[in-house]
Amino acid sequence: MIEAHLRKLRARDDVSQEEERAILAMISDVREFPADRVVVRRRQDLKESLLLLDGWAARTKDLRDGGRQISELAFSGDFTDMHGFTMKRLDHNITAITRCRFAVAPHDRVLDTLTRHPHLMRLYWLMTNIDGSIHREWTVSLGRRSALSRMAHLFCEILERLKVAGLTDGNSYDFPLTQQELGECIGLTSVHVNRTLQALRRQGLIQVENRRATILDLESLQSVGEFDPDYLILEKRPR
Amino acid sequence: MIEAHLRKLRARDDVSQEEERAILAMISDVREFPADRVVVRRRQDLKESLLLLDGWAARTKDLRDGGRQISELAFSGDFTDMHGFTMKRLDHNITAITRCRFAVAPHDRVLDTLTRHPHLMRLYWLMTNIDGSIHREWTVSLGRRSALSRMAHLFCEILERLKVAGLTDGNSYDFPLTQQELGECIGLTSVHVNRTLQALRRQGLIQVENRRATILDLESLQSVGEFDPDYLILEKRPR
DNA sequence: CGCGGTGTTGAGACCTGTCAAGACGTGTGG
DNA sequence: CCACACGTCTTGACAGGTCTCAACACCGCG
Repeated sequence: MIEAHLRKLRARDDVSQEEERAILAMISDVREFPADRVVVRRRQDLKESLLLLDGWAARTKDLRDGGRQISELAFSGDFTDMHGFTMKRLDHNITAITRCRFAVAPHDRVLDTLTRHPHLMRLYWLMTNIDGSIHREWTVSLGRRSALSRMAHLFCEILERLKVAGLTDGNSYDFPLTQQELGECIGLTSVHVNRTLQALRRQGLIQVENRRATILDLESLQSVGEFDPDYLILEKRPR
Repeated sequence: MIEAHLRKLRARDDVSQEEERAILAMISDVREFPADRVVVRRRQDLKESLLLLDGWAARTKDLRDGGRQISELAFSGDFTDMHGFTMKRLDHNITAITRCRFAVAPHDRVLDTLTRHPHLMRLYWLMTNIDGSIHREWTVSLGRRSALSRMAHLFCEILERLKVAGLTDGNSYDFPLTQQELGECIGLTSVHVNRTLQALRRQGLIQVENRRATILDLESLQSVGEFDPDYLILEKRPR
């Protein structure tokens, strides 16, 4: 049930059998949400954190003019709002992109478990820091890169992150985002997403059809996106 | 010496006298850097974290084309690379904007102190989560807001953050960024920064001269920037 | 079969970038 | 004390990337 989650943790540090049991024991429940549903609403008081078991979710913020910005994507195995454990309220919504299943971890159990296992506390702290790292990379994309480069970068990031969770098939993966949602990630309108996608396709870098993405020329795609997986902290070390 | 730092912590939760002593005891040393110097270099192995005592610093990333993006500003009282405690290497540089003084906290001491004080560990975890929250807000700015709105938002954020640290004089504060650096924060060229700054000035919202910023009409500035301080988590609660 | 969401295409507008030149100001060396 | 150099700020003209608006195609689903 939480294999993908454990793979992500173990890509960064060892997790003992006892710690694994402790993690599992934090979970009280499993909850399901349909696509496009707000899972956790901004400002709402939190008493639990959610571990995404299945599907894609996103951190979203709505704007005055009706627009929306996605600040990070979440996949199976991601603790989507572990930061809510310390913040007690989120600054953004968590929205289900596809149908999603979440494991529920009540904060009293999290507190108890992490206090008794300081190493796990540091590991989860690390995982939220990696979210920060991803945010910084998106900042660079949005601030300084062209539409083509931003899009290439995002497809590289998704590939790398899904690989760690064991959710890729070679250089190909399920890709449920609409062009509208893709635009909400990289700060473009859906019209321009469509044209930029065609440009990547025309250059033989990537193909997206039937809700599936296939990277045809990874090296060139990484070069266009100026992608360096460094920021994903894929290195096993004592934390 | 670390008053500004304690003010920031205490804006979010109580910090006991004993915890305060423990924080102070983490510091081994004070180090100084001239303006424009890289303080911590990306990928460098870290054995300590730095608490900014004095000056402005920034998280920066360099790009292939020679450009640079700033992903967050740091002021007196900010632990600029507490996330390095779990990451062991940073994904970005920390650059001194002005001359800076840092308190040094070796990681072995941090580990020892935070293990003995789980509440402090959660508090510092919270502080890095707030950095993440700020990143997300910048993502929204860069992805969806106009140049004018982004700039207005940034000036509001700086005011709010400096207020918490006790570094403002009414709605006015020292502002050492060049227009070039300001552009590196909000994804604009220095030429366009200059014109946008003039637009804010012309509308009577803000004045920037002699390395000092004065907000003339805070309410309008917040409205133009669509600013809501919510994301700074300025709420005292048990964490 | 019709409908709503999604994807595609074209034309024109607009915001921001690029390039270039000059003004201003401050620190340094003669 | 002056001359100069360098970084920063300012302004103008023009280019170009992305947005807006609009229309239509496609498709899965009720």
